[in-house]
Amino acid sequence: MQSTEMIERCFERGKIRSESFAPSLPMSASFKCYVRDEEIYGAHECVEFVYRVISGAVRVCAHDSDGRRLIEGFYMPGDLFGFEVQARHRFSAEAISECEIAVVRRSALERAASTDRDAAMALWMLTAEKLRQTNEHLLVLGKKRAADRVYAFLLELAERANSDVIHLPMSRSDIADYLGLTIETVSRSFSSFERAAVLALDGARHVILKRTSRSQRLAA
Amino acid sequence: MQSTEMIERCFERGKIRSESFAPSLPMSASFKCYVRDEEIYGAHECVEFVYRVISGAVRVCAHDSDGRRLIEGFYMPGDLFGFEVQARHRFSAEAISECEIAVVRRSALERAASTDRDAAMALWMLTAEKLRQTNEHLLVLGKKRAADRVYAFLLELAERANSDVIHLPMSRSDIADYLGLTIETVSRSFSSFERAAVLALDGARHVILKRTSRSQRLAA
DNA sequence: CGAGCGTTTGAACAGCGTCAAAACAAGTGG
DNA sequence: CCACTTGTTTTGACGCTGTTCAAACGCTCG
Repeated sequence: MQSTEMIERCFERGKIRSESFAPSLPMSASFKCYVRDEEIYGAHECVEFVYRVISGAVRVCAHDSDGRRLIEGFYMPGDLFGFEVQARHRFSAEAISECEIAVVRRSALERAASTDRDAAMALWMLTAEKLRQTNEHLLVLGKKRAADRVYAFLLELAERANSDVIHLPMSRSDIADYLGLTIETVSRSFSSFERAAVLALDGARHVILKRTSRSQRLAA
Repeated sequence: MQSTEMIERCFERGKIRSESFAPSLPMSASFKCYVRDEEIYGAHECVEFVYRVISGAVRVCAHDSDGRRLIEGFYMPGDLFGFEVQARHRFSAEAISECEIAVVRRSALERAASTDRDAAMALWMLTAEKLRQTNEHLLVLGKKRAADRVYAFLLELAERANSDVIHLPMSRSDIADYLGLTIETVSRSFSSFERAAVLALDGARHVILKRTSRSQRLAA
């Protein structure tokens, strides 16, 4: 069954990147700019568009019934977000920094999916890949030690950036809400990593990972 | 667009139940029985089948690199599990109690999806619904207080059972690994809920939720 | 009835959250 | 260019809460 191969290939990167799926999807997009902290869409709003980050970074987050915020994910240039099967968004999306976003009408995608089997398959795989990412996130939140979560987060970013030199577009507060911790704990983890020479900090938003045998133990 | 209505309808229940999707999926299944703690499939094995619980209960779990176990979900009668887009399982599945499972060949589903658009849509929605559930799980793990997680877990079970009288097929250890806690903390949460009259325990595995204004505060 | 596992409970400890203050960075206006 | 402002990050001290280790209890099933 050759579709399996195609699927495998799309998953190699381990990212939701438009390039992997573009061939079968109509990507005639318009472009919008957002300033820092501007809302791109809100929870419970109707799903009208699908978004792709061109420049900048985006966070997608939920607000708990007790007002706590949980960040579902960060989206960097090339990443798709805001795609839902349901009629309404379950999360909201905000610009972390000033950013440029490509916007595609959802109805265009659905129309394509209803006639083109490859397009339908692409949408399905988009959802499946998002599920895979969410499962990874789940594993991270399952870790009991704060330092383990923070380190897992840094590894994730390094893999996505394909580099051990990482720029963090998001604040400590964003990281904390992604990991289920407080800003103080995140900050202390960074500091203790620096003391242990697991990483070097160049300002708060630039990290250089130093992979050593000691780091490997943390990765566990 | 009438497909939207269909999607909405399928999501009403908020569960992955074969009944919601069966119309368009070929569900000619064979049946297998498993004893307590028997492995149904292992992580990294090829995905050959899709499973539906007939009786008993199943847990799907991952093992962290440091040996910690995280339970991804519990599956009760009517629930589907083991469905993946990828070629290999990322989790393993085990019988919590003696159970009967309906088994469908994956290839049969994929063949159906490649010719029948409704079947393809059904598979996609299956994945989307699983993603929705995983996001809920994420919100629970984001909660910082142990009692909040345990209570959220009980609410989830009550909703799935459609009753405030809940039978727990899984052990405290399973619950702990689902919530990222220890068995002692889970047990203590149960005890303190009982003291606070938030619930009544009839043995360790039977819970009667008592919804009061006090409970509402916990639900937050 | 007894054996064995699962559950509950207790006590001590460690880690994270909370509160508070200081250090730092970036932008603004004089 | 510097002083000032504002927001973010770091650090410190403390208390709570969850983990750990250990022991007692209670089901369940031979």
